[in-house]
Amino acid sequence: MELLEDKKCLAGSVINTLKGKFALEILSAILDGHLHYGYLIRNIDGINPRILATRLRAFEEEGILSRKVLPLIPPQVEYRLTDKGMALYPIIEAMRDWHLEYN
Amino acid sequence: MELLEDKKCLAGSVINTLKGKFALEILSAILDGHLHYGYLIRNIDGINPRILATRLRAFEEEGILSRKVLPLIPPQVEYRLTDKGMALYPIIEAMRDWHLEYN
DNA sequence: CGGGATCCTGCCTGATACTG
DNA sequence: CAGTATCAGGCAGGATCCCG
Repeated sequence: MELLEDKKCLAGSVINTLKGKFALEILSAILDGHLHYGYLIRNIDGINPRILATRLRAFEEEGILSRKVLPLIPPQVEYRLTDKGMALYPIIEAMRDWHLEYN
Repeated sequence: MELLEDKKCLAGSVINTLKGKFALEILSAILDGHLHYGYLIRNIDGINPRILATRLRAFEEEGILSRKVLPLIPPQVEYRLTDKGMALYPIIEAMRDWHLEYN
């Protein structure tokens, strides 16, 4: 059962990262070059500030993305994917392909 | 935002399949050739009958695995992955690789 | 503008007992 | 053996409101 334990825990960390509500929407938007909180809160349908903040903070703590406050008036915050975050892209693509082939 | 909508919903179906508690453990065990309910309930640490049944039923409804009752005494039930279920394997591997590289 | 603090709700889950 | 039924608990998420 070693292989089982192995695969489960390790793959589970990706699932934990992506299973939260709007997690994929947020990451996809940022992947598409929409880096600002304002864009995300206005364009992700049904999201609310608490959830957006929760996801962004979790992503930041996991090293998936970085947060940068721009010294502008009005204030603006920019989120960029790290290499670790970028590396999620092929996984998301693979999941999308699986859905397209089998659903 | 079309690409965003696209990626989100479609990849989301995989996340929904895998995010349930013990989902990865169950699929990994079956991938490793452990097809029987009895094995799963005895070897997956911390699982209980209700959760195992819930996951197995969900997987079956999604076409991830098939259920076969063996006419034995004592009764025995065998779960096998369908092609659709097998196709999850590379995705789980990719998630595992991501974890190994970045965590 | 970009959040944090609160309160409330529902679903997921845990634990057991029971059955064909 | 392979589940189902039932009940209780906890945590994720929805809805506001407020603040630097």
